[in-house]
Amino acid sequence: MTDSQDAPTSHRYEEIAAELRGAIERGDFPEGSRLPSENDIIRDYDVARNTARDALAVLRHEGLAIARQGSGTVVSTRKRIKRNSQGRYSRTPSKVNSPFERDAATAGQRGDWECETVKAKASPEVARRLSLDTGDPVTQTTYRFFGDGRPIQVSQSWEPLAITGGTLIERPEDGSAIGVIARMDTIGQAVDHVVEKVTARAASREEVKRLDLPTRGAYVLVIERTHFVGDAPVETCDIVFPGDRYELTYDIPVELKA
Amino acid sequence: MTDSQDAPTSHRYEEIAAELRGAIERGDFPEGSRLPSENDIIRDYDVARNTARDALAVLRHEGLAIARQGSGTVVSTRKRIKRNSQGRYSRTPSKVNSPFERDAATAGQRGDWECETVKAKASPEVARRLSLDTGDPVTQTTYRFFGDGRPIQVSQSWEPLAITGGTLIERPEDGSAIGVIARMDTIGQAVDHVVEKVTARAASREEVKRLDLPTRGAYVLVIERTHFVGDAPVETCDIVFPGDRYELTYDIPVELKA
DNA sequence: TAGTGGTCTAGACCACAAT
DNA sequence: TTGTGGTCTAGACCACTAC
Repeated sequence: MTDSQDAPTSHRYEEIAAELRGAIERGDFPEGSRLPSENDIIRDYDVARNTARDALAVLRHEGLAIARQGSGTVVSTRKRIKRNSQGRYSRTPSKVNSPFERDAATAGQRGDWECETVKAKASPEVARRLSLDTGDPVTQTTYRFFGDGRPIQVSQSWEPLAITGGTLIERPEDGSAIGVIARMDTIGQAVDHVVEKVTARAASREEVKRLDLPTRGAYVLVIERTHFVGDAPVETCDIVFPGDRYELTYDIPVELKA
Repeated sequence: MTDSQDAPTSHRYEEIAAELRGAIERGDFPEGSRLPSENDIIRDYDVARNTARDALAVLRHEGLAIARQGSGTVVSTRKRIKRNSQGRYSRTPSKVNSPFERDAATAGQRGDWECETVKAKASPEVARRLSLDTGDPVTQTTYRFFGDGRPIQVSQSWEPLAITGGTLIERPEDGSAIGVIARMDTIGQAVDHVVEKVTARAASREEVKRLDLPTRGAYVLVIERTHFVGDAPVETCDIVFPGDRYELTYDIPVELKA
C-alpha cells in the first residue's frame, strides 16, 4: 500500500527529503514547478553540497522529481499511464488508433509514434526467441512513442523474413492491417496466444537518452513479448517503459470447472 | 536487448564501473565474491572516496552488486526467479506445495514462507479495491517468502469478513484448501478471473528492511492483485518483489475468430 | 553572464561486521 | 580491533540552461 509512514531517521538528507516530500504532497510544489535548488538547500538547512544533493536524490529516485542540468529540479508528473492487456490482443483492432494512443488518451495525453524498419540478421537472443538460427534474416522495426511530445516508450520488434518475406505485410507500416495479429491473419498465420515477460532493471545509457530519463538511478519496466501461432513464434518484441510512469494490467481468466 | 555497448564516457566513475563490470562478466568475480572495497579503488585508481563510491553505486544500481555495511560489496546473483501466471490460478492446485515454492525450486532455491493473520478495518485503499466502505471488517494476512533463507517476496492480502467470517476458511492458514480460488470454492464463491496490476517504484524504508535490500537506490516490482467472482472482488493483495530478482510471465490467450 | 545540476577532491566521524 | 560501507563537510571545476 502507499501508507508512507514517515519513520523518523537520524539522517540529515532523509529529514530534508521528508520535508520536501511533505511540501510536494501538500501541494506547495505543484507538478512541473521548481524545487529548491541545491544552493537553496545548502543555505536553508545549513548543510554541505553532497547532503543537499543526497536529499534531492531521494526524491528523484522515488520518481517525485526530475533534475535537469543547468535548469533545476522540478516536480514530476506522478500519473501513471495504464497499459491493459485486455482488448489489446484482438483479431479486430480499432481502425482509427493504436492501443498506445488509447492508453495515452486515457491518461489525458496526446499519443504520437514513429517507426523505422530494416532488414537484419537475427542476434543469438532474437534467434532463440523466434526459434531461428543466429544470422537468419529478420525484419527489425524500431518504435518510439511520445506522450504529449515527450518520449515515453521505446520498442524493437523482430519478425522472421521466412514468414513475412515477399508478402504485403513484410513491413509493419505497409498494408492496411493494424497490429501483429490482424497483419498475420492476412497471410494465414493465426496467432492464438501472446506471452509477455515483465522485468524491471536499471536503464541503459542508450535508454536514458532515448527516453529522456535522469542520468543517474533511472529504472525501466521491460516487456519481452512474443506472438505465437501454436508453438511457433511469429514475432518478438522488447518494450521499454520509464519505470515510474507506467502501470501494466493483466486480466487472467480462471477456468470455471476442474 | 542486453547488447551492452560499452560507450566510452569521460567520467572517471563510469570508467571504473565499466572496468569492474567487465571483470564481473569475464568471471573474475564470481557470484557472491567480494568486489574491491572503496579503499581498494581509492588506491588502485587514485581517486577520492566519493568517486570510488559512485563507481560502486553504478554496479549496485544495475543489480550487479550488493553493498553491506561493515562487510563489503559482493557480486549479486543475476538469476531471476520466474513467476508464471499460467497454472498459477487454478481450481485444483497442487496439494503438496505452493506456486511460490515451485517458482523457487525452478530457480534452484529452497522456498519457505511464513504468514500471520489479523482482523482489521479496511483502509480507504483496501475498501476501494474490495468495493467496501472504509472501516468495514477485513482479515489481513501478511506473508513473507524466503529463497534459500533470504527474504525474497513480501505480500499483504485482505479479504472481506462479510464473505469469509464464520466459515472454515476465515483464516488462510486454516482448512485444507490451498490458494484463494480453492478456498473460496469451499464456501461457494466461484472465482472466475484475477486482475494483476504491475508497477515498479522505489522501495520504501519498510520494504528495504523486510526484503533486506540495499539502503539506497533499491526499486521493487509490485503486483496489485484482486480475485473476482463476476464483478465482485473477494480478495485483494499487494505483492512486492526485489526489482532486479524477478521475472513475471503472462500468457495471454487470443480468441480464435472475430 | 549568472545560476543550475554533474563530477571530483580530501578530508572526517559513525554504525556495523568480521576477527 | 580492524576494515567495511554510510553519512557529512567544505571546498573546486565543468557542462548546460535561461536570461
